[in-house]
Amino acid sequence: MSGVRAQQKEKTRRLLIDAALSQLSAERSFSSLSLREVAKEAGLAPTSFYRHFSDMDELGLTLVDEAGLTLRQLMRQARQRIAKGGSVIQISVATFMELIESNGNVFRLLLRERSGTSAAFRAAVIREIRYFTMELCDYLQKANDLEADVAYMQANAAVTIVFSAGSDALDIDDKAEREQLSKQTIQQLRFIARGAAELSDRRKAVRKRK
Amino acid sequence: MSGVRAQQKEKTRRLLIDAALSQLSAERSFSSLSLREVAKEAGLAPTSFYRHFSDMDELGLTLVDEAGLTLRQLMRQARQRIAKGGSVIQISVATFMELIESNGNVFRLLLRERSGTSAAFRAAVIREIRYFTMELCDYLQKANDLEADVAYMQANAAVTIVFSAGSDALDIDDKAEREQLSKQTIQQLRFIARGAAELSDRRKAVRKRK
DNA sequence: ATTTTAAGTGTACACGTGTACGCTATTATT
DNA sequence: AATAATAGCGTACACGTGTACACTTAAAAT
Repeated sequence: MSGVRAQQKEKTRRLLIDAALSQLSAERSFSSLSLREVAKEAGLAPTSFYRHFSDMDELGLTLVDEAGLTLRQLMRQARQRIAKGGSVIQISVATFMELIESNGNVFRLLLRERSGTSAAFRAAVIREIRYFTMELCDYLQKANDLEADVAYMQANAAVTIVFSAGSDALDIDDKAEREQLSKQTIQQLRFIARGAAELSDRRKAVRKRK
Repeated sequence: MSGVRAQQKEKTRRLLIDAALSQLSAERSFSSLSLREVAKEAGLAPTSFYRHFSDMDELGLTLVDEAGLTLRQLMRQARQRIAKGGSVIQISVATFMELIESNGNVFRLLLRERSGTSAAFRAAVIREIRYFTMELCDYLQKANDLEADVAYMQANAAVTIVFSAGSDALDIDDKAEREQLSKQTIQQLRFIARGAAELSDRRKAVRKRK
C-alpha cells in the first residue's frame, strides 16, 4: 500500500476541481457547466468523471466547501492585520476587497448558489456564510461588550453589506470607483456599529436604573 | 385597422410571459428554462415563440421590466400606508414581506439575475434596484433633512438589508420565524438610520462652529 | 375582389447532453 | 507469481435543445 494509486487519484480529482473553478466567470455559472466540459478541461474522458464524483452536484458541493475554506482564511488574515493595530472596519473591508480581486470566481460561486436552484447548494452556502457571521458575532460581542442578540444583528447586517459590496465590486474595473465603493461600505458598517452600540448602551442604562 | 390582429398578438405575448413566470420557482431559474418549455406551457408550437421574442433573453428582459414595475407598486403602497401614520421602517418592512409572499417568483428572478450570467440581465436588474434606491434616498433626504451622500449611503444599505432579508424569507415556511426575521430586519434598519442621523448631526455641529 | 402580410403549425436537422457498458493497463492484494 | 481491484478510455444511445424552412389561414391593405 505505497499509495501511489490513491495519490494519483487525488491528483486528478484536483484537476477536475480546478478545471471547474477555472471555467467560472462573470459569463459562466457553475450550473451552466456541463460534466463533459469540465472533464474536457481537465484532460479526461467524460466517463472518467464518475470515478471521482457521482454527479456535477457533488463536485459543486465540494467547490462550496473550498469557498468556505477561503472565507475562513480571509477571517484569519483580517485578524492578523487587526492585531497590528488600525481601524477594525477599514482593515476588514480592505482585506475582503482584496480577496474578491484575487478570488473572484470563488466568491461568485457563493453569491450565485446562495439564491440558486439547488436546495443542497443553497443550504451549503448559507451554512458557510452563517459560520462566517457567527465568528464575527463572537468577535463583536467580546470586543465591544455587546449582548448576544445585538451582536448577532450587527454581525448579520455587516456581513450582508460587505457581501453585497463584494458583489458590486466584481462588476467594477475602475480602481477609483472601487476605492469609492470601499469608502462607502466602511461608512455603512460604521452606521451599523453606531446603531448597535447605542441600543446596547440604552439597555444598560435601563438596567442600572432598576 | 380594427386591430383585432394586434390585440390577439398581445394576448399570446402575455401568454408567453405568464407561462415563463409560472414556471419559475425555488427549483427553477429563468436561465434553466428552455424556449420549448415556455412555448409548450403557453400552448404554442416552439417556433411560434419567435413571432414575439427573438430570444429567451428578450423575454427575460421583459420579465425584469415587469419586476421593476412590481417594485414601484410596492413603493407606492408603502407610501400610502405611511401617510396614514405609524413607524416608517416597520410599515416598509411589512409591506415588502407581503410582496415577497405574494410575488415570490418575481422577486426570485431579480435576486438571481442580479448576480446572473448575462451582462444585459445584470444591468437591467441593477437599474431597477438603483431606481428603487434613489426613490428611497429622496424620501430620506427630505424627511430627515440629510445631506445627499449620507442619504444615499443609508438608502443603499437599507435596500441591501431588506433585499437580503427578502431572500431569506423565501426559504422560510414557518410564520413565527418569518415574524422574527422581520423584527430583526427592522432593528437593523434602525441601526443604520441611527448611524446616518448621527453622522449628519456631527457634520452640522462642525459647520456651526465655524 | 384581389393581393399582401403575418401569426401560428409541423417537419427536419445538427448538436450537446448524461450515462450505460465493455475494455485496457496498472497498482494492490493474496 | 497469480489474482483482484480500479483509474481511465472509447463507443453508443436516447433525449432535449435552438432554429431554419415551407406551409396554412385569417386579417389587413389595395
